[in-house]
Amino acid sequence: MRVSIEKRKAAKPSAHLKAFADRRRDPDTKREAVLHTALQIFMERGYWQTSLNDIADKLKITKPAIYHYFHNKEEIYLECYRRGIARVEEDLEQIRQHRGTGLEKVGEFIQKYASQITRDFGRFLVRQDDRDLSGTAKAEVRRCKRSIDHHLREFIQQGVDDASIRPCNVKLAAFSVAGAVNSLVVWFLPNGDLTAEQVAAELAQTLTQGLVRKDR
Amino acid sequence: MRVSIEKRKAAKPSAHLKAFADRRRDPDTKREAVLHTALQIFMERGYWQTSLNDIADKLKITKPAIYHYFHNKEEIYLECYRRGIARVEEDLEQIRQHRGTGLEKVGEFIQKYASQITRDFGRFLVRQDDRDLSGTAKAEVRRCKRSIDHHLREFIQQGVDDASIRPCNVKLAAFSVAGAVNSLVVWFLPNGDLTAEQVAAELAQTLTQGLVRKDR
Amino acid sequence: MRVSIEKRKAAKPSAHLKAFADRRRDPDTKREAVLHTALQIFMERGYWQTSLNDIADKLKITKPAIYHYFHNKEEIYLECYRRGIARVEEDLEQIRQHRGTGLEKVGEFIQKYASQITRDFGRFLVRQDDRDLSGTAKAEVRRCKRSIDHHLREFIQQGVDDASIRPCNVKLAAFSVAGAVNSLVVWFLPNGDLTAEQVAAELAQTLTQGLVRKDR
Amino acid sequence: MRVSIEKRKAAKPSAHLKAFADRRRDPDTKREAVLHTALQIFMERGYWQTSLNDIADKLKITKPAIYHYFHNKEEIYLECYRRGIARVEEDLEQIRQHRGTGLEKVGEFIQKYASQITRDFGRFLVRQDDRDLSGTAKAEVRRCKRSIDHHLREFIQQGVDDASIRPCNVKLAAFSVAGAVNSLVVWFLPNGDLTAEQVAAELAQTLTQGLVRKDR
DNA sequence: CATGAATGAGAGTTCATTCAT
DNA sequence: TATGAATGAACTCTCATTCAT
Repeated sequence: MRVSIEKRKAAKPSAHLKAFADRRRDPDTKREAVLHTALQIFMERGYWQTSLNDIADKLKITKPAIYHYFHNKEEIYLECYRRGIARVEEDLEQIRQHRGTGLEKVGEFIQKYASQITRDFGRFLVRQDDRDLSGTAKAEVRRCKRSIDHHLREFIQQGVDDASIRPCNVKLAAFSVAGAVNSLVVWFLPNGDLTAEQVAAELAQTLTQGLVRKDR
Repeated sequence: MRVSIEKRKAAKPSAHLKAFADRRRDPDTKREAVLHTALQIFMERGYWQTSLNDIADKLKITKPAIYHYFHNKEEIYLECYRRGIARVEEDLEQIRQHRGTGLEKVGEFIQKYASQITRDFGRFLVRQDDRDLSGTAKAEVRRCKRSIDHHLREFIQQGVDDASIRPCNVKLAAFSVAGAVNSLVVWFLPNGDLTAEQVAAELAQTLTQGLVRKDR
Repeated sequence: MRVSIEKRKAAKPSAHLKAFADRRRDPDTKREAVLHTALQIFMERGYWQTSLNDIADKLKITKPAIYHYFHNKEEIYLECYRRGIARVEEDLEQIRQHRGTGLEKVGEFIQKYASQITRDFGRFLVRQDDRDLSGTAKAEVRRCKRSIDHHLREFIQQGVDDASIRPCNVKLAAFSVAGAVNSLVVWFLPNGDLTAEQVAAELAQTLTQGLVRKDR
Repeated sequence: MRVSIEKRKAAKPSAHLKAFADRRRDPDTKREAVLHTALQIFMERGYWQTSLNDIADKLKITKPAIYHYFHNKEEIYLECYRRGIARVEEDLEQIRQHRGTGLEKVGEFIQKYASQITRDFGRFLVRQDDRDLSGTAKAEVRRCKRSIDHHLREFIQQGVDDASIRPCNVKLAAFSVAGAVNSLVVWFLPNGDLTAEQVAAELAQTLTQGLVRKDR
């Protein structure tokens, strides 16, 4: 049975904005508030057009207060990446441990991946440009992204091996699938008439069956 | 017989860097040099990490000299977008006027679009974030991008109508195709073992035939 | 008995230059220091020849520190105008509420106005060119200046009505009076042999009695 | 008999803008065109808000062309001052050689001075801020302005001596008169219902007779 | 005589970050 | 813990001025 993604997200978006209202409160909550607020503004305007003041203003705190929770601006950014990656990686591990054909795993990937990247940190992961990061941070993120890609290739390769998937250029197929799903981020609106899951299902159909009509 | 895309681009990349060697030289060449140099650095580092000084330094001119050819930094950026868009739009018009099934047109789209976005301004078009642009410029670019999408949908819809394409959610299919092709920008290297055309052909195959193996 | 205007201004000019000595100090004092320092340099060199660095250097702070107290350079300039205008407007209101002939009010105007425009923000008000301001700021200042003019005309008109002043072109008379007093700014030195009040008295005499000798 | 000031100025304002239309033309004419165009923009926007490009654009020439007629921007500015001063000085010399009482000379001064400063370079002379000039130029202009003031004082002193003028503080009286007339620049519109001469006459009346009504 | 190109110097402004409280 | 103040470094953009043509 399918659960609408809207149900899962407990906290209202404005909840984070009140994290600093009380004098005493769990510092983790506050850190979380900074992170989510930053995420939101990063997504709206982009990293470079977001100043720490924008974030502080939205949280109604002062700029230096942010430095209690993060060492610098980039760390906030990097953390957003990490969250996005972590969630996808969990899913990947689950899929991997499933028994089933490669094709089924690819289908699952599309489902789960689509579900992630239409939400907060997942959206971030896809939309944000990792050239914004510097040095080691950039390397880390790219390594993780590559790892995701390799997992997908693994599933496809398995499909080719178990004959559930047509023989093909695995690398290219992986990018096609990922690219097609990623495009969701650009146009999919969570409040539209279709849920992310429904869209993912359709997408899986399109990608596995292809466009061509074969019944004639 | 297919011609490698590397053959077409006449000027060596370093040619632009010498455009400012002579005091007198046709200004269009210099404008072009600024544009291509900017393009390159924008692609390497991103817009906000690129300062006008970076561009000027690479061209061995001074910063204000750039202002002879462009009104401001954003104009350079916007022009990069426009170039990318223009080339794609030309191709689209050609495809549109072809006779052939919708499926064939989609195939052509993949071919031509892939060829564009693996080169200079095409790469830019896909990789750069249009949130960087402000106001009218952003609106213009988004309008154009949407127009490209609509063309693709038109082809797909035609395919559905002429029964060359399976009935499907046209909007979603269009995004899948575009998304899959766009992913080339991230990983395709023009100097690799495959040409963009070869990759595009494979991609078209994957997308039209689907992943699933049907012969059994 | 008359009190010299020099007695009133408590703070020595150099006091402002020390406002930034302590890290903690009431921010109003610092804002005031910026304003007065700016005023002084504006008067010496003019607005456009004054850079924010000039102001910062004099205060021994850095340029961006100024932005803690003012949004931009023009705001400082505008505030100088506002101060000058405000002080004159207070005086005008007082005069207005006096009982007395129109001629007496004009005399009072000359006294008070002269006293204002020979001091800090009053000097500024007269000497500075409001074309320097842009848009709304310019409009605001001009409106206020016009208001001052209208008050003066009102006094003169009242004088004509109550027969204390010769029938005359009121508008022109108002400008003459204001113009004559304004000229103080150009030549009057507060440390000279006459106080501003003495000069104002003489000026009132000249303007009300005229130059011509009538006793013969 | 009075001559309207509008009759005297032969060339239409736009005439200067065509001085550069012909290939060959008297260089003095062109220099004059630059000067008058600069004057106009200086008066509209002020010196610092006027760039050489503004002037060049209006004349439809290029910026460096201006350097054929003037060494630098300030020279243009200075020349505007000089013109304004020169015209006033001519008038002063004429008045000086008249026979008549001091009061009559003051009246004449008001007439002639008013007429000058309501026109082109005269307006400039009064409105522009000589702090804009640097070094020697500033000194020169100030010397000339002082000279004008001294002439006026001379007339007044003569009037006091010949008993046509009430005994008074001569310096102060001179500034009053000049200040009152100068104020014309701020509000007098050449196309209004009164000519400059009519206004000057009224002004002379006001200043010589005073505001007070003495017939009772 | 006139131009297009180029420059050096400097302007105002922004912002991540740190310090002292 | 959190703040207001301050800074240094950077950026875009402007402009008077000078060359070379």
